[in-house]
Amino acid sequence: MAPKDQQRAQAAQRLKQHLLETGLSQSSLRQLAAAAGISDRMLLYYFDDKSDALNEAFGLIASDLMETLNIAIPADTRLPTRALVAKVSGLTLAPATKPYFRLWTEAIAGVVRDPEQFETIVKTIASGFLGWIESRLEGGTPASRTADAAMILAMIDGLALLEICTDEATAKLAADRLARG
Amino acid sequence: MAPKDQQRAQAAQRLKQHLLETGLSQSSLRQLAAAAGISDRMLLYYFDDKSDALNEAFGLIASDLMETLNIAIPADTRLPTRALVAKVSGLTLAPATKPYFRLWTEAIAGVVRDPEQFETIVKTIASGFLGWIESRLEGGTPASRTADAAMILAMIDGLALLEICTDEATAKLAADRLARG
DNA sequence: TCCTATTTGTAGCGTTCGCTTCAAGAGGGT
DNA sequence: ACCCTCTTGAAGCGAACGCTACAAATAGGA
Repeated sequence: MAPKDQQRAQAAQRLKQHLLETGLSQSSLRQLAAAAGISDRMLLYYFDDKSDALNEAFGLIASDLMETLNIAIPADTRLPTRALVAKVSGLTLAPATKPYFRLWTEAIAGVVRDPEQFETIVKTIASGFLGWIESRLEGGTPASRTADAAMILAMIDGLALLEICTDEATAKLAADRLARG
Repeated sequence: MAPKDQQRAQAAQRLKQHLLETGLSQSSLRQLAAAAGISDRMLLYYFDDKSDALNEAFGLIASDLMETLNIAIPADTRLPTRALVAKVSGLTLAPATKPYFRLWTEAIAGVVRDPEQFETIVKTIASGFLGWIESRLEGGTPASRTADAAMILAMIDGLALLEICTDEATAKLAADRLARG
């Protein structure tokens, strides 16, 4: 059993890389298998079905991103709303994290297109984000922190979308403007 | 020629309705044709190809939305940034306009998945939005209004995404928080 | 009336999709 | 040696994809 699980884990890692590089555009079974360096037959041997494989990969992606966020803003940090906005809006457009947010927006649109595939994973990751943001906020009441966290997540997502539908410069403009408060 | 153009226009109207109701999930040639009440063969008679049909429908959708925005905030209105944020963030979640913004987010994600199909139309609509927002802003320098417009578009898009990846209540929370400044 | 061009239906092309079937290795326990 | 489970490849299933070939209708001008 161990070798199978190990191969599964390795395949998932490669799928993660593939998704970050190409988004959801090259994610047919055969394309995913090729990206993982195995045959489609083996992909379905390691995973129940395509959905299982994608879920596993998205799980890895979410933990990766969380880890990055935790390094940028450690668990014991508490920032006022405006300062947190400034920090995370910078992360949204940073080269290292941009692929994550780009894929994130694709996944959210996936909820509309194919809820069965994306709804669970997206809502899970979103509530993780919200909790994380809330935990880094200082001051205010618990309710106001919840509202602030929702607002900040909207800002992050909005910046990621803006960068796709306009260009990097415009997104940068918006990010700076948000950071200024 | 007139009858053909007329049929084409009617088909485009029905495609618009269909896209607003179902998003991009039911947009194969055959599904689009069924939604327009014609055969796929006729759809390709009225339009060059699937892409042509979608472009036409998205054009109608964009004008519709612009018209709605113009009614909500007429051309001679000038608002300070914060007031404009409050107005448009309300529109994003209003039942009448929500389908438009939902489809808008799907189209933006479409740029990543299939640039050939979506990039042109999305960038065109986005720059229309930016110009519209900028034209309703009062005060500041032209450059500051450009930055404010980019920020506001990011907020709108972010709210639309937030409503998909969490729930209506959370999005409402974020919208109110944004409106409060 | 005939001829030609436009409009429409039927059928199907070649491809890709997710997934399955079948059977042949490979390896270990008895 | 035997068998039994795990692993892997080759082939292909039925469905859906965008799109096209062909031919029957229909209509308008000469």
